[in-house]
Amino acid sequence: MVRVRFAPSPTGFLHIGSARSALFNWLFARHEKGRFLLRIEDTDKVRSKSEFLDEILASLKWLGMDWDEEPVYQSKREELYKKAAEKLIKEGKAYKEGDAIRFRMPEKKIKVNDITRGEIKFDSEVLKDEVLIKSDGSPTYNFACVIDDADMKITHVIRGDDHISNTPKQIAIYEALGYAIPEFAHIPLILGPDGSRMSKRHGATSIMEYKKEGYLPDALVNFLALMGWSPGDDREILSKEELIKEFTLERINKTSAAFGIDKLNWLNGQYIKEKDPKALLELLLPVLRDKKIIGKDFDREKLLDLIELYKVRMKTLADFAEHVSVFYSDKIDFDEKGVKKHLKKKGAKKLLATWAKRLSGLSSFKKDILEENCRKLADELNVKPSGLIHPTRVAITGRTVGAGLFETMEVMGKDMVLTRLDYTIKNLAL
RNA sequence: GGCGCUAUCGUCUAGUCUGGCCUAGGACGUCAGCUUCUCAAGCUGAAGACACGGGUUCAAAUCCCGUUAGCGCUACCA
Repeated sequence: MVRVRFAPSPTGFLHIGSARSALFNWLFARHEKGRFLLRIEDTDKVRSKSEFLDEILASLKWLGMDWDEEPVYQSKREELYKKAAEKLIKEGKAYKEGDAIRFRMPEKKIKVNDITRGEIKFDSEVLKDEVLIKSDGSPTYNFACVIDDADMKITHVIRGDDHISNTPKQIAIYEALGYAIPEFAHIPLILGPDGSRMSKRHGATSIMEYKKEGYLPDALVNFLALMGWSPGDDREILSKEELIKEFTLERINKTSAAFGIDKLNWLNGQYIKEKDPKALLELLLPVLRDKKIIGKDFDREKLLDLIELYKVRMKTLADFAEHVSVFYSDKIDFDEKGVKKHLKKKGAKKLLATWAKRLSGLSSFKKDILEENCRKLADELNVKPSGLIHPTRVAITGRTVGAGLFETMEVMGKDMVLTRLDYTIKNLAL
């Protein structure tokens, strides 16, 4: 049975790159109906922090990557590594150096058979005697990795490209220990938008950061899967189920991919557009509360209407808050250019006053009725409908752009619309 | 420096293993048009790439060699 692992070290948050490594392991395990395991590489006692571990685990859960079996903690298995190292000393394959133990690197060429790259040869002349156990008794990465992968019966090691040079060292250790060597698949790194090494300079790199900014986990997973892998046909939007069905290691790219936010934004918009409004509402509530747009009590139906209006207009959940704040707060940010163009115009005041009067007499504030009345009034006043629509939009939302005016008015409600028109007539229109 | 990996539109990629179906396909982005009360969405269209130089071959994006560029590793970090 296929057994793979994701082995983060809790010395930082889960970022885009390591999340993609985890994803490829997870996808492969689920595709092969194998096991996806977690190993916490916390041998660096100084840099490892439990907050980081919590965040990494929360990130994996959020992305929907579930793991099988209890996570393995390297910090709890020092005895295992020590025993293995001592066995190697006894066999003359390692030696003491102070309190540390060093591996005696055999002098021979080492071949790595990589699934994504084929055969890679290394001259062991360049391979040094690696430290196995550090002076403080903890194992080094390359040693613990081998011991644990063997102990956890890992069949495929799927990890970042940056580990290619570690692989011959690890293979030498496998051989010295007499362990079966797993398959290796090295995946290309994800680069920053400019093609250079991914770094904090490039903005949000931790997964939780993307959650905060309003990206949907499925969109992020879809996007990540497409970095360095493709289904082989023209599909761009793939559900988790489809990804699992199509995922094979053979289709992983050799070339590193630059992280481009544009496509993520597009994908996220696609996922939002397809999302059930009620489900979207649940996702939006925390965002709106966080931004103090709604409190404990809120009108569920109104929110659902707003979602209907703005779901095609948002790329992230955070965008929604921007769009709808004007429906909840009387503090309107008037767009200067819009005011100048549509309100600071001779006749605007009279036009809006007539319109407001007509509206106040309406018994129904449904969008069809509103539109009918608007067009009729425009006709009577001998102006184009747009001549009435644009000033009204600026008057009630402060902006020149947004959802359809009549839908907007209906959701906003008669009182608020009239109050705002009144304010505009008195203070802004000429 | 040494060792290793990689090289297709601005970006993500298909095609490379198994040479001909590739005057290189799709997506994002950009631009234009349609639609329209604006924006968005949607639809239609356009521009846009085989890093360079040598081979091999009837035929090369595809195979080989070199150059260049980028990246990784070169720790008692992981």
